Amino acid sequence: MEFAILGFLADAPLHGYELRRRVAALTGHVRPIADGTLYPTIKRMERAGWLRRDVQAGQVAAPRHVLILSPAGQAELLRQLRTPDELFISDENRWFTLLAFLHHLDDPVAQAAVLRRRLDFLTQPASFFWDGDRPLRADDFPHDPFRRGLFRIATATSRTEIAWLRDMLTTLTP
Amino acid sequence: MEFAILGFLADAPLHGYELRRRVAALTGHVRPIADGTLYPTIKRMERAGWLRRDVQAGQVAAPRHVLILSPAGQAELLRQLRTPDELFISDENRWFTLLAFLHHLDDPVAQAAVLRRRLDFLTQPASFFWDGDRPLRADDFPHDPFRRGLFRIATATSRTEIAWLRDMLTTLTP
DNA sequence: ACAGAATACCTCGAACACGAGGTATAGGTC
DNA sequence: GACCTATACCTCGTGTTCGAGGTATTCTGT
Repeated sequence: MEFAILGFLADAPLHGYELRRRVAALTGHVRPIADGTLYPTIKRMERAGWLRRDVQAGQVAAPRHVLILSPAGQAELLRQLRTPDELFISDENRWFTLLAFLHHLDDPVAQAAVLRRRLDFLTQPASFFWDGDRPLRADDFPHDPFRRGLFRIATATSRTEIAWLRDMLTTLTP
Repeated sequence: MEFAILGFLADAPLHGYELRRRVAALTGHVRPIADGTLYPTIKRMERAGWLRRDVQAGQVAAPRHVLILSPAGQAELLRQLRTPDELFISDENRWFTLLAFLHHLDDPVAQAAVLRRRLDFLTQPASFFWDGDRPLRADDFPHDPFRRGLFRIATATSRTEIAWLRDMLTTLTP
């Protein structure tokens, strides 16, 4: 959430209402974002010195608080892009958010390092289901078409992403 | 979380520690599950009458509390499978959890209805980025290979899943 | 005989997100 | 002139999760 705000404000200054629409489209296409989450978060980030606000007479209605990223906020975004928490690597929703703003990290080597972390995660042996220490695969569920579908979708996704990641890595680090 | 516990216990009675491993593999492959989440949740579900526990001398170490789904718990699982919250349709992680246990809903028509909700969601026009009312596509970011990758991966995933869903729907409702 | 690791369960405070409520302004409709 | 809708911001109580801590038991290696 915080991260998405940093990213969108790095693209351009925005007022809260517009920010909410953009964050909702990116992460909340999946999980709509509540006012009660957005505005307290903005305040918290303001207190942390990551952004300042510029109150303008409303174009359409009530006065807008245009939010502008401060140098400290910019630095925080770059820090998070350079050394993301493990959750940003493993959770697809967060990873997508990270990808959306990775271009702000203006350093191909650092960008490649992040992509490599994701590639390592995806190529690790993993399964949704285990029988003790044995990972179960689609064939272990001959009578459950839904779990078989689960495997099919997950495999297709990760194959596509792995191919893209390898592609990008050779482009970024020739 | 609660839902995953209901699902795994419908598969078989389990003690908390084993439950934690299974839940972690399914949802936490992405987001590891904390003890501080699991055990209070179990207690809550026990108070709600969804499960009872059967304390056994530990096979390996400390005594195990084997958790057994009650008829009320079984009913709650079926209710959630039949009429899942919108979040379980739109959020991929939750959707995957739902799929993992959809076979417990022993009614092809109800199963098909759930799959159709997901299909409707996936085929709705959506985008990660907007310029006002115009959805942006990969070609709108010629200089941002990461956002282009985002689109590429998302498109591939949703294509695979849509194909699978259509497949399943014709099988379930001939 | 003892240390350490793995198993197994639990509590509590802090952080965060949600949802339901509220305020206010401007433009359009009846 | 009254009302509705969209815009724009805000608060507060509730619930869920995390993380850091704690307790106890059994097996393994030395």
